[in-house]
Amino acid sequence: MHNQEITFFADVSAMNATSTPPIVNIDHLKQACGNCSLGALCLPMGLDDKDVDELGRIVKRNRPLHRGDHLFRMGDPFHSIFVVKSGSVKSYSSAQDGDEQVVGFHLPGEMLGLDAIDRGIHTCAAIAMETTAVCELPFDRLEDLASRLPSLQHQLFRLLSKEINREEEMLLVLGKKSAEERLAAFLFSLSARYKRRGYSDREFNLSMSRQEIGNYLGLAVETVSRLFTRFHEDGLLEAQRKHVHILDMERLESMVSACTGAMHQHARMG
Amino acid sequence: MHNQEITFFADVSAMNATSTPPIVNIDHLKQACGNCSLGALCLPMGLDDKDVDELGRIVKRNRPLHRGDHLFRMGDPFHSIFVVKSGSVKSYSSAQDGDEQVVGFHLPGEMLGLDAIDRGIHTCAAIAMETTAVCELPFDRLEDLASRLPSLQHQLFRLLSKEINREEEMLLVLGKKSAEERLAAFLFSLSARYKRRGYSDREFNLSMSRQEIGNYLGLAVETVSRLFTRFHEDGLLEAQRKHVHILDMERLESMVSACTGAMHQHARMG
DNA sequence: CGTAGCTTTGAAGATTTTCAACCTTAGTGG
DNA sequence: CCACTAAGGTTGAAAATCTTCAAAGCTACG
Repeated sequence: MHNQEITFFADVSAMNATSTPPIVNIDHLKQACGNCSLGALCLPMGLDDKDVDELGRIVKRNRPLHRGDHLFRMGDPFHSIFVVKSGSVKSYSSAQDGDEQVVGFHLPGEMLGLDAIDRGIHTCAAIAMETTAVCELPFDRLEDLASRLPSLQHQLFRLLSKEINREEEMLLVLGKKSAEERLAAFLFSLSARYKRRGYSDREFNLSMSRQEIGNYLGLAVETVSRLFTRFHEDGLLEAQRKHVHILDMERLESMVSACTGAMHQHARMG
Repeated sequence: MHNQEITFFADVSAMNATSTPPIVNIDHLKQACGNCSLGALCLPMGLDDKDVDELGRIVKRNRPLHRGDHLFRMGDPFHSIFVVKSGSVKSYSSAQDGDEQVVGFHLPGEMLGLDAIDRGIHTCAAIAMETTAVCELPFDRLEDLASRLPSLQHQLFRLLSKEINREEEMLLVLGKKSAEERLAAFLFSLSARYKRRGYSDREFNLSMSRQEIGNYLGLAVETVSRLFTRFHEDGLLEAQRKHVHILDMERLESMVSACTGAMHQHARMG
């Protein structure tokens, strides 16, 4: 818990290095947002207490999801965007011929649902990969608030733009990188995201299967499995199923050099 | 010219099938936006004349670009988003190791620069592929206006979201589709975009080289070339360098079935 | 403790890339 | 006007990468 609150600050200051310093203090934030990661929306824009309260009030807290529960499905009407509080969520889209593409994995603090704004329906499905808590931000209320708070509006534009960036980097990975580079980039990304959350960047548990990793990276399961084996043999990491221990972070990073920040993070609210 | 004005309506009505009908008439639009494709921003939201004027006033008209001119480069400070009026623009990002990835081709009416909002610097470069006219929308002024016009704000959120969708569909193409399906999807997309613009959907000139197509689709030039030859042999199309004549649209579409709307369009303003 | 699902491994096969050569076109300058 | 050149495009053959198929191992969960 505490860890999380601290992370808000870290995220926000990183995100906001060049803008105005936060005015709202951490107590207001906790009060307004609860455990939900709204740091990036609240802090960097000099909202007064009333505004923070208002933002806090529109947040819905939902009952936790279990593994396999859908947060939404393709074609569902769009009402809200979501922020992962704990656990993890996979979003995926499917084509007419049945092909499915994992579009992203969402760790705590990361946001999803932005792609549904355009058509007012969800174009991806989102499913909990483990027991997961999310908070829900009704988008119409967020828009109302944003039109009264220019800096909130700006933050929302930035979030959407950040998501575009993330996907452009992913296009580079899928379009130009070898299987080895893809998996390295993926692991490096996860590592960075866990670190940012205050967890170890060298040792963590994957919440997704080899199958899902392969799907995300445009590779066959077997290829992913072989790569884990090879990385292990090369002393890059130890991997026992879901558990990953990165042994040589520098070499991992050097394998990724190409993919600057690819996959490093989703649109985040904190 | 006239063609363009008419196309605004087509675009907007398509985009806005489920929302309120346009209030501003075409004369106001022409007056406010000139040749610039702002239909999607102006029309569907019931702006009054003053608002339309205001939106029109923030549009900058720049001198035309020549082939090879950069609209912006990676790392340039972000000030404006751009709409292609005529010609075509390629946007591409490069990784540390020098790999370049073409992120998109922008035809008239399509928008670019949205990915720069987040960090305030351009993360892609944009270069004219032929003689090209764009109009420029200073983003800070757009934000000002959006915070006073909730429906403009909403349109902007939709535009960003649409771009996210387009890229998610592209992820599916790069992650799951064969070379053949990729090229088919690309050509089908171009066809649809030309059609929408009032041009022939069966016969058009590519503004990009085989190299650029290959880069965009994650394929080697030679593969693209071979595919054109194969498509030709199969009676799918006739292709002489840049000139493409699609002979069997149905079969082309069936090859694409998978990639629902992939690459079909960029964020558009009209 | 048995079964289903995920993971690993090997071998064969397919697709795509790479390398090398040649062709075509558009533009340039004599 | 023609030849030359550079850039882009095409083609073939060899090589690499990745996928597919098949089978077996492991783990977790009921």
